[in-house]
Amino acid sequence: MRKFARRGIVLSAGVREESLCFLFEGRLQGVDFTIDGREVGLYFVEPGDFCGELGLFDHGPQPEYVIALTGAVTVFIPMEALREVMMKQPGIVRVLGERLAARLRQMTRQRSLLGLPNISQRVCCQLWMLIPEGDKDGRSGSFINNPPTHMEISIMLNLSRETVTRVFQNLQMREIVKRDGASCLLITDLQTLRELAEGKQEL
Amino acid sequence: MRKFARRGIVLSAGVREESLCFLFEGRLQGVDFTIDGREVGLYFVEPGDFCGELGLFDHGPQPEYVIALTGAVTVFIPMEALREVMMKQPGIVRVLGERLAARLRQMTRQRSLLGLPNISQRVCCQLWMLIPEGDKDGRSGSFINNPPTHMEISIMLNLSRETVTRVFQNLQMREIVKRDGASCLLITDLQTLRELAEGKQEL
DNA sequence: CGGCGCGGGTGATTACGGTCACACCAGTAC
DNA sequence: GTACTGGTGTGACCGTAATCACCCGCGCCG
Repeated sequence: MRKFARRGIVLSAGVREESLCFLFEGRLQGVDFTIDGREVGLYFVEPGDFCGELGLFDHGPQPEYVIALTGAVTVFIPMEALREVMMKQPGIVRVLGERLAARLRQMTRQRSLLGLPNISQRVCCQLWMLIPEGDKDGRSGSFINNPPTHMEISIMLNLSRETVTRVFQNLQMREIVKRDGASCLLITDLQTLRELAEGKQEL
Repeated sequence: MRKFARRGIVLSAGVREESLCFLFEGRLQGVDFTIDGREVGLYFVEPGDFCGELGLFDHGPQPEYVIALTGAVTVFIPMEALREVMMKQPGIVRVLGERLAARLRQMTRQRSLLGLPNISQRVCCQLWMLIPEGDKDGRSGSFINNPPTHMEISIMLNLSRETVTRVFQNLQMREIVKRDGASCLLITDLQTLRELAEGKQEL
């Protein structure tokens, strides 16, 4: 069990991590860097998920950094032990395989996002993906706890921080979202957000 | 065993493909579509690789289309049979796991590419990744057989077709690459291409 | 043969997002 | 109190890649 402060480095790229990181609380972000040093956001990790599992399968080094976006509580599980269990318990292999598959699907979706020519739509889609699954079809609003900063969103979407800020300004003016202190983002108009994400409405 | 013509649809998104596609000859491309119908290129599949293996792990539908960029020779392996073998032969699981991991690494690299602000560098990187592994450190030139069209490259890189064309014009003027008929692209100056890809030189 | 479609090549125009330069505010450290 | 930092808000400016509108050449097919 290990705790991380905001901005803490959970996994480092390039090193052969010999354990898998299971997230209990908080939010993590997988980030890579371009050749010229720009940050690139790859995925978010939510509680209940884990990361750093690639080495389990191919014994390769961790390909990207994983950083704590908020304070985070994790459990590190040594790979060696896990590999042994994998041999004996086919159920474990299945779970890990599903996990890997899920990550691939997630990255595919994220990649599609980048194809959107409309910037606001991109931001709204990303926002939509951050909303708890259970709230999405609800009538009432929802909220995102400890939301990513504009910067963190911008690197996910290949945008500049300022552009993300401007989109958020729009969303707040139209009372679709609302800040509740620094650590919570209220989604007041789920319906409209969805339509913006789907391109049925323009911002 | 199945053959596909250029532009043939190898795997369809959304359906539960009950087999895995192993590529012998040709080149395939994974493509997705944005909400507003734009094509997005996800990855290339080269001979010796396979695709459509996600369902093996999570029983979910095929997430993206796979299209033949050239005439292609493939072998389809039914998943049910494979699943049975997986149970008995742990070696198979390992190979498939490694494959999945490799795909994830590939998509991560590709995503980083999109972060590059310099357009020519992006194209050069992509070109570099298409060069046969063995040729990369060689002194002499190399070549890419049946190279992707400008269009196909552009959707991989979030660029317009015209922009890709203009970069290629530059590369040809500087005699870094050269067309050899419609079906082969000669790389005459590997060294420079590499430096362009790494950002050590400007185009 | 003509017609057609695809892949490639090219110029003019323009909208749009990046960049830079600020200012503001809430923490928090001392 | 002051100083400092990180996250956000905002305007001005500018470069660049998308878009549109063409053209060309080639292979294919009836």
